[in-house]
Formats: sequence, structure tokens, C-alpha cells
Amino acid sequence: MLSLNFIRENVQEVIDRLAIKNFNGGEIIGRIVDLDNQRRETQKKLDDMQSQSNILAREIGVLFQSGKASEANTLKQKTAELKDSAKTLDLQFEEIKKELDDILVRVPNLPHHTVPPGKTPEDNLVVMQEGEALPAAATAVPHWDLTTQYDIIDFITGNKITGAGFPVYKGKGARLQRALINFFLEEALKAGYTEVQPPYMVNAASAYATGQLPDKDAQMYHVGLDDLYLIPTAEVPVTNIYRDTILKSQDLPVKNVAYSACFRREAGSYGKDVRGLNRLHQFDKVEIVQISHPDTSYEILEEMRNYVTGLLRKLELPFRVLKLCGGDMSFTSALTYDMEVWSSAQARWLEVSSVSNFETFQSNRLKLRFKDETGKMQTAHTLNGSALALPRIVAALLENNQTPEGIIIPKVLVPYTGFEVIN
RNA sequence: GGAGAGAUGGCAGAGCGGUCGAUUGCGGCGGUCUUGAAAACCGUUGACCUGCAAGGGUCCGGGGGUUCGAAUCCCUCUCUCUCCGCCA
Repeated sequence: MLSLNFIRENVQEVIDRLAIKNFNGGEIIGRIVDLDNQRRETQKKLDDMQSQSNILAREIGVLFQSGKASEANTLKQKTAELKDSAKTLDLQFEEIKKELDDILVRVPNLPHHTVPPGKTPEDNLVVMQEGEALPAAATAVPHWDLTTQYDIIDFITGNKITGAGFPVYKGKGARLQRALINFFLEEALKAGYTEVQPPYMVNAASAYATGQLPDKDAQMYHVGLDDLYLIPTAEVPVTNIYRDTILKSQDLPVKNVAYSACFRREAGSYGKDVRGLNRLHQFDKVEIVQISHPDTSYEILEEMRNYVTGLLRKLELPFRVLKLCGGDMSFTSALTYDMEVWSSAQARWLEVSSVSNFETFQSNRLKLRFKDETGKMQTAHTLNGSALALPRIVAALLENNQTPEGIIIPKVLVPYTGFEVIN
């Protein structure tokens, strides 16, 4: 969430920048400032009352100890009155605070000043492209047919066991998954990331801290009996490692990498976008997370972007990088790059990674801070990105590398798969 | 799942109704000494809200209650530990 102080001091700027995300903030920001003023006023009064009753309580204590009971009892009467009015005021205070908190968490992050305006994915900016988006050969087969042909991913059986969007990977399909996960983890280690294995379920406080709640409630699987959420991405548990934490400046940047399964309800998705591996309810992903000094977070964002494109290059996949427009960005992000690979048989780009800088938006909720060089407390910046999500990488590999002899595995993966071709 | 014990500052650990945001030790920071370091000694050392400041307020796992006054008493939730049961 945005910090109250920042909103108070930059009302017009906040409204203007929210407009780039197509968020009409005029009314809501006004309400926030108004509520915050009420909050301060009420707290001041409350503090004064509290101060008075603290003084009285101390006096009463002294009187009792020196045996002046009757004088003490007179003072007691006074505190009773104070207590009554404090109680009323306290209720008001709680109400104000609750409304303020509720509104505040529904305001999205401000976009970085370089974010292009726009409403739909068509307005995203293509910042680079490598490799050619070749049209499909007449004989090209989409991956959902290849997976059946080579018997490596079984959607039908997954359907029986669980439901749509929960495929079963078999034989070389399963081994390819494992190879990709290991390849991505090993590459991240080489780049200086520390590997972590997080829980796959999180409590509401964690989901709230990274911004999945209350905004994306319906996208997560919820285990009602224990009130836990299945993680939609390792970002949630990994970032929450640092909830309620004060780091030292020499700890920064924190670089973590985690493999996890990811679970998404994908409510509202339909059509050919969800065919085959394009959109699953359970999928595998290796996620990189960094916590940085505010001064360097945008350099780090570029570093992460270059890291991810490096992976795609090694996998020999044609890809492009998009800078997302205001309308296509997530609630929590200040700047996001999407990486897309070309899927030849579907003749479309598939998003395989999203790298974002959240600035202090998550940190404010996480209460993630660090002591800077001078010993002053500062709010850290958080960043994360997929490196990479598996299903669409697999889809692209299958479609782009299909030959009459089978699917050719990229050279860099062979040490991990133990085979060179799926046939 | 059953029985018991506990949750206090970065860590360890006192306090069990009044002057306690909290004794003490360790750790951290600053200093003296030293060529430097160690040791020793001295000093210092939490977060948050509010205020220009002085100051005021809140926080002893979370929430509620009793009381003029609660870290201390009561209720409740969560978590941790020990024992038993079950189990990868």
C-alpha cells in the first residue's frame, strides 16, 4: 500500500499517476486525507485524556500508600468520568482507523513515470525482440497434439484425477519438467541467488502483505477448514520471509530463488487461451525475489530482466520484451516487464515471465525495513520475476523444435534431461 | 488426538497489582588503553503514532475483561516445548 504521508504530501500527483493505471482516485484520495485528519485529531484528544488519567492514577497510588484513602477516593471519581469519555472517543477512533485501512489497501501502486499510458495489452510497449516470429509451417502441430502423440503430458487423466488444468506429466515429459526446474535453479545460483524452499500454503496475513488480498481473493484456492491459501506464486511465501523484518544495509540486496508449484483458480478465463499448457490451475515455476535499497531498485530491475532474457536466449527461443502499459499492470507493481516467447504452431506470443518492481508498496504492508548507513530506518524495495514459468516454455519448445524425427531438446538442457530428443 | 508447561527488548533471562518500556548478562555501537588487535574499564543501545520542538501516547504472543492503576489477576485465541498416541 501507499504510505499515508506520501499521499498527504502529494495528493494531486497521486491522483494523476493513478489515472495512468486507469484508476479514478479523486474521490478516494480525498476521503483518505479527510479520514487521516480525523484520525490525527481524535488521537490527539485521546492521548491527552490518557495522559491525564495516567497522572491521576499515579497520584491515587501515592495517596493510598501514604494512607490518605478519602482523598484518593475523591480522585477516583474524576478518573471514572475521564474513562467514560475516553471510551466513546476510542470507539470513534477505531471506526476511523478501520475505514482508513480498508480504503488504503484498495488503492493500487503508483506506476513509474516511464510507464506508457494505455488500457489493453495492445498498448504495451515492445522494448526488444530477439529471434524471428516465423509463421507456422503447414505441417506444424500445436503442442496439445504433440503431447498426446509422444505420450508425455496426459490432460485426460489429469481431468479424471482432479479436473481441467491439472495435467499428468509422463516419461520424458516429466523428466523435461525436472530438467527445466534444475536448469533454472542452477542458473540462478550462478547469478548469486540463494535457493529457498517455501511452504505451498500461506495464511491470510501473508497473502495480504504481498497484495493478493484483498485484491485477488477469487484467484487463490482457499482451504477453508484451516483458513489457508494455496500459493499462486512462490513470490508470496518468499517475500513474506521478510515480513516484520529490519535488515541491515549490508544485507542488501537480498537475492532469493525458489522453485514451487503454483495454484491459480483462473476464474473467468476461457476459450483457446486456456487450451493445452497455455493456462493451468497447477503449474511449476522458478521465481526470483530481490529486496533492495530504494536507490538501486531500478538498476536491479534491469539486471533481473537481463537475467531472464539470458535464460530464453540459452533455450534458443524467439522472444520479445514488453513494458506493460498502465492498464495492463498489476495492482501492486510500479513497473513491469513481460517476457513472451514465440509459439510457432499457435502463431502467437506466450507470456513466460513477468518481472516487476514494487518499490515500497509491498514493504509498507510487510513492514520490511532496513537501517541505512547512517542508522536511519528506511523502507526497502521489493522486486520479483519468473525465471521461469514452465508450461508455456514447454509449449514453445515442443512447437518450435518439432521435426520429423521428434522434438529436439536445446543443447543447454541435455545435461539435465539426459536425452536429446523426444520421439 | 490426549495431558502438562510456557510465550518479556537482537539473544538469554528477571520481574508476578503502583514510580516498569521494563533488573541483569551476552551481543551491537562509541570511547579509554594499544603500532594494531584482544583483554580490561567507561559510556551507550527497541519499535510505532503524534508534535516545529519540548513533550505526550501506544507496545511485555493476539484479542477481550477486572482495577483509579496490569508485564503482573481473569477469559479466549494462536503459537512453542515436554510426555503419551498416531504417522511419512
